[in-house]
Amino acid sequence: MSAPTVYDVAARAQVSIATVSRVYRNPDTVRATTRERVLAVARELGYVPSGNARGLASRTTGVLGLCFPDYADPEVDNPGDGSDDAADDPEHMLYADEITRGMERAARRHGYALLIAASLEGGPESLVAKVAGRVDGFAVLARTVPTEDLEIIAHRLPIVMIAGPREIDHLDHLQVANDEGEYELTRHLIDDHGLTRLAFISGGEDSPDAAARFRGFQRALGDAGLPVPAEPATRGNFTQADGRAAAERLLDAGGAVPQALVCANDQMAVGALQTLERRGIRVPEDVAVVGFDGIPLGRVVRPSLTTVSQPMRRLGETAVDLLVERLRDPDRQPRSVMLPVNQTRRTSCGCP
Amino acid sequence: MSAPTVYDVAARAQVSIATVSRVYRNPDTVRATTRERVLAVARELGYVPSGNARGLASRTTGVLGLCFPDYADPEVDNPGDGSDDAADDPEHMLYADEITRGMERAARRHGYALLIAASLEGGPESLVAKVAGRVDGFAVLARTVPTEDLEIIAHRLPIVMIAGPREIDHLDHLQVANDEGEYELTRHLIDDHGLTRLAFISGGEDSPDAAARFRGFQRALGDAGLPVPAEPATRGNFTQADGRAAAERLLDAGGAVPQALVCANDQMAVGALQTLERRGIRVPEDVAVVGFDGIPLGRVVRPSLTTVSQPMRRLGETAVDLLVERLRDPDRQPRSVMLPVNQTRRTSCGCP
DNA sequence: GCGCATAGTGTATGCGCTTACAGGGAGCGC
DNA sequence: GCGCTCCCTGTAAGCGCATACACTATGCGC
Repeated sequence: MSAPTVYDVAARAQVSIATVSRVYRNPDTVRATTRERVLAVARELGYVPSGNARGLASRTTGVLGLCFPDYADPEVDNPGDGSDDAADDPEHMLYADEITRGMERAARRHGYALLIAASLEGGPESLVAKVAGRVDGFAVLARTVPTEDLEIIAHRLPIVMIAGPREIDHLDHLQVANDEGEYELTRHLIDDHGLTRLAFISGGEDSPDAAARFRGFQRALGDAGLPVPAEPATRGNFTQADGRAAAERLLDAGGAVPQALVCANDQMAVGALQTLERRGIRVPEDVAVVGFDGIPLGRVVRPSLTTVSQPMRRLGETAVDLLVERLRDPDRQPRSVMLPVNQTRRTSCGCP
Repeated sequence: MSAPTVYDVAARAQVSIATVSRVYRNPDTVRATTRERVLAVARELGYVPSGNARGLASRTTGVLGLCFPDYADPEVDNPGDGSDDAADDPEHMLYADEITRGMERAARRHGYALLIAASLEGGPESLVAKVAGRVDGFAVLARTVPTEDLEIIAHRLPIVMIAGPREIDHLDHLQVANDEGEYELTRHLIDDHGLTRLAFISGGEDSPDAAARFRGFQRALGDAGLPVPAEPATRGNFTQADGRAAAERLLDAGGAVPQALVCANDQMAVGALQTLERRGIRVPEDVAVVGFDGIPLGRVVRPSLTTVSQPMRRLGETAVDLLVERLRDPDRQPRSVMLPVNQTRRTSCGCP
């Protein structure tokens, strides 16, 4: 029951394989009656062109790849508890989903399909290589592929890095205005709400995004004439649980409780809200809390979360655009695009 | 700058192309020193094996495909408003995401990558064909591919249908216990909370899932000796907005207000909660509200939503398992798997 | 009637890899 | 020393399609 090929169809339809191929590639160059005959046979036989053969012959796959981090399989899904833990998943899950969706959509618009691959280890037979060999272009979420491998792959196909540092400067690069966004948000707290004791809850040390956001935070304090901390008040790893813990630490640290908790992402901000509620501290009356990302969750929590919204889906779309551009013009100068972010003012900062 | 091939590597490393190939496919069959030499050259040249050529020669791609509906591009993303509308997206977005994630993970475990393609039209050069030609197996979310095309593709590779009706009975089929789940939930409202006037807010007419859930609802009423409605009280299209509107209609319909709104999915249930809150109707004191799906959102809304949790991620994982099974044993009998669902009792039904 | 363009089709080659199969050399028992 | 493995490597034949090129049949102007 091996799948039928052009040869089978050609024989059955009494034409050459070239004609069969043309029916699919350039229907106009085949006489209408012939075309119909071929298509009829193809249907009858259940013929589906082999993407591999096509790709090999035409040197293009029509597929774009996306590589994002694997949020370390916490545990095998617990069917008992349903998806009740989903809200506790790291930011990246939601984040990566949005990007995937944006890419998928944009790719389709351009006639491409999307091949996704979470986290891949190195080695000759790694998924990277497997995936890289089957796509026309590749989008990589910061830090998911070793720089060394990237260098190799970049020889072969266009790559665009999303977020993270620009590790390799001859690649296209895409990021959001982390610094700017956090700056604006912080100024809002200072200028519009008159707050002066702000604490920054950062992400992991190796997160360039968190670092950029902290810089924006610092800059805002500096520009407002407030003392500028050299380090974040504390750190977490982007999860709600980390946010809860971070808030605990800050409250227990002694000294004056901050007037505002500026969190490196929304998940941690939501965690902080939980801690504050548990301790009977009112938000925003006693302490303001703000996040970063603009995940849907921030909209439904109480108080609703003031944050900086990232255009996550556009990130994916722009990545595709960059890839397509480069596929059309391989010698184009590498581009570095920064997408603007958006202030989303809800109630957790003190706005009505 | 055309990409290097086995030939380039072979020449440079003074071996035959067969040896280069073996270094990647069966490293053990190549002498260690030779292997290192080849790998060094490969690195130096930036060699990445062509997936197409590989696939063509070995007749397998190492890729599984997933096809889900395209939630009709509502509007181009409004960068101004950030992702604040995300919560209003149709259920399917979240749903498909979870399945994607489950499949991605399971696929990776089995050594496959995932090719995703939303909604595809027919025609010889459609995305279906493009995608179908490059995967080893294919999971299809109900109703996304015309049955006719499915028949053709099924000739060539394993297909598993997820949710929806079993259109083609020689395909593997996967669904959740919609009927059962809704039955249990409804009995809970009746037996444990003593409610007797229940209204069902259904999904689109063409949704087999919504239909199955309604059947469960009917059956529960019947078994409890209550009058059984022939039709749902009203319908929506699975979005929050639809849920709000549906609740409005029910409240404005005159006659006795129902004691419980049983919604075909969580998004609509959340919408209903919003309407009730706006009108000052207390949940669950005045009216109970329950959903179906178990999306994270239901956990954070107030009151938190009682629902039936689907094992969405497991759906994806099981789909992969079925595909892998069938790839191993093409002649296996078609299987139809029904995954159990889970009652998630929170506060919107009246539980403490 | 001839040359010539045009439309439609066939022939033949190559895309880059996998994988039987066929060697050649080394080690081993006898 | 011979034959026999075993290990390693090379040779060569595809895998299924796209496509340049060659070819035939037609229609046209002259």
